[in-house]
Amino acid sequence: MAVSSIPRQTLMRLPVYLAYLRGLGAQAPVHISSASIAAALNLGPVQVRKDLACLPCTGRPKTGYVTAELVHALEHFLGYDDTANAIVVGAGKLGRSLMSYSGFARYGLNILAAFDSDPALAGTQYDGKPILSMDRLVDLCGRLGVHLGIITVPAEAAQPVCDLMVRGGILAIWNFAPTRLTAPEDVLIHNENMASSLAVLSRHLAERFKL
Amino acid sequence: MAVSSIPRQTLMRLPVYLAYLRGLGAQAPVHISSASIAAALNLGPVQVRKDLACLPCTGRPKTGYVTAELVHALEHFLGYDDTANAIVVGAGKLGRSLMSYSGFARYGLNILAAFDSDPALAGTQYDGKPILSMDRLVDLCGRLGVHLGIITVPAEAAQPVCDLMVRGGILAIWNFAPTRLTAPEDVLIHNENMASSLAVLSRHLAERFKL
DNA sequence: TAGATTGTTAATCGATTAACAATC
DNA sequence: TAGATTGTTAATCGATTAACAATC
Repeated sequence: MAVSSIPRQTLMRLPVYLAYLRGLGAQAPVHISSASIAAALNLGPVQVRKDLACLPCTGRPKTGYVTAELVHALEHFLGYDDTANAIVVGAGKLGRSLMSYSGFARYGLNILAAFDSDPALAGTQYDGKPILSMDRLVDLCGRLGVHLGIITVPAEAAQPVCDLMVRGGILAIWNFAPTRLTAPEDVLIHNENMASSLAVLSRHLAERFKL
Repeated sequence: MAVSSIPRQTLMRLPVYLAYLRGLGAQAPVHISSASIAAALNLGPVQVRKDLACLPCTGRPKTGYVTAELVHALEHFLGYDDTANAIVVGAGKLGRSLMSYSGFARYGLNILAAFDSDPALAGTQYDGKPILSMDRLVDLCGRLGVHLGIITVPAEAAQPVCDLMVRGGILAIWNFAPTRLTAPEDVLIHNENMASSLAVLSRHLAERFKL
């Protein structure tokens, strides 16, 4: 259970460190200190060290971390070096934009197929990936051992889709629909709630103009 | 300053309450208790009451909250009853899917136009909205008083876009590019970091299979 | 050795939850 | 009145930050 003790906040910052280190490209120094990472990302150096402490890769006093080691450790820890297959349900605009987002490859994510309840879409392809009819979801996930599902359907349709995914053996759901979903305890639901993000932004604006 | 003392977490839950209440539709009871909202959304009743306490709308012992009042108070508080104009920079797939997401209207968000550095796109339209060349950004934002900017360009291009937005008077930035941006203190940057979300999901799967 | 930087323990901060008095 | 439900004060929990000893 040691693995699961990593705080969610830490987990969410690890890809940020990785993106920063990768972004240094050719100019990346051989060694890098927590202080310099922290400065670049607007974080505290202690926080960076504490976050990185969950990796096998350890830093050395006076020199810092070996940049390349850190990158590899982060990639491995985040599972970027072996690919997880996923399915998308809802082949609307958002669904299709996720299907064709090439950046996911760098994150170890491969979208196998999409599903849509629209009979006009079922049987077609998008960006070389099949769009299938909903009744094939459970079977396909089971057979191919897909454990990650992405929901990009309207709010009303999301819960039935979630239920179907659970039946198909999906264990983690990335939910872009603006509703809370109910699923068994062991199925992780991560809500990508645009409305919540927007609330933070528009409140900031409202405050600015109320002053 | 009382206004700004609302915790971010609370702020992010308010749209969830609203979506739930709206979703009840015709079956919505006249009165609703914190306990029933909490049960539906998998939260604690005390948390719901504390969150709702930031609204002018107050509940009554024994009966709960007047549902309609709550909905209106949330809509007003979140600014859904007057529209904020926004611009999108980066008319790629994600940018276009945001441009044409009709759901934003319900959130009081109106995307006026997109900007793209690709000369082939500049001057065209998408979903009835103009795609303009980057050199018109500062002027347009200034003239129309646009204060909200959405960034959907690749990581490398994001910081220059951010700088341009700041010059144009943008005060809140919704950043979908996988980088951290640097901007003046008074400009709020909200990162919609897909990689962070993905990390939470794939770690959950990794743990499941390590057991 | 002296100085820089790590990793860790203790203190602080903020958010959630529990307890409970107020009230309809 | 008695019972349900609110709003608030105090306790708990978890994450961030400060302090500092270890070490290269």
